[in-house]
Amino acid sequence: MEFKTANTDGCPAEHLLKTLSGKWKPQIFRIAQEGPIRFNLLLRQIEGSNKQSISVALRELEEQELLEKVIIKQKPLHIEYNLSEKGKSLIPIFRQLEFLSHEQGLN
Amino acid sequence: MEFKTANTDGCPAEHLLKTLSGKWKPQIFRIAQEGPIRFNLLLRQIEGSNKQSISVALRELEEQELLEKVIIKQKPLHIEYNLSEKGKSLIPIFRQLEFLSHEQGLN
DNA sequence: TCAATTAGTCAGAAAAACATGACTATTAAA
DNA sequence: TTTAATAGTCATGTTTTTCTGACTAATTGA
Repeated sequence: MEFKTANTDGCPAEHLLKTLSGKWKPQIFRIAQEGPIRFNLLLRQIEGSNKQSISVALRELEEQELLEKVIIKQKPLHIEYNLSEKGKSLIPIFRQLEFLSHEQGLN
Repeated sequence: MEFKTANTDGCPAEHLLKTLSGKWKPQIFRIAQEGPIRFNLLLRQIEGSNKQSISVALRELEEQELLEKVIIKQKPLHIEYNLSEKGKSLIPIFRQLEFLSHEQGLN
């Protein structure tokens, strides 16, 4: 392992792009816009995914402070992840990406 | 090799994000906003890059129709790549990514 | 008590991405 | 004529990412 942080000098957009485009992150982000998300639910909702990747994605999104982990200490004690304020601030750009993707047929 | 095209169904933003975040693509895109770009110039301009990766990035950006390859058949015959209309349509979102990256300290 | 669910971790394998060095073909300058 | 530049390709190897299956530990329902 060399450096965890690549040189994104001279290109401020690069880091943010990487942040958002990690494996399953766009899907998770999209689902999180609709409400709190949970590990096992994502695993079922996102077909083709696997626990390891979901786990990594959630951890990284949390580290990046786009998601907040909440331990619900009620009856059947479980864990939720919610979009943070920082996370919410990305909704418009995410919407725009979806819009462009449609409009321009960038697929 | 299985499938070149991953399933980005159910997440329109995903494809666009991948498109923009491939190796060296943000840098290339940024430089291309300033004018025509060329293979060997990129190679020197982007430190840490290598011919193979630049080659792949240019080819893919061309396939995605964000760049247009132009063969300049003049005196010292060479090749240029220009942002296409589709490519130009992404400038605003790219700017916004740069802006957010600064504003929100998303690094 | 036994099985299931939740939310993961860990080691190892497989696949994909990336880098390196050698090579090509054309043109131009020294 | 030899050297350098342009714009790459190709084979190979290394590194990184992703997937798989086994496992854990707490709680719950039958």
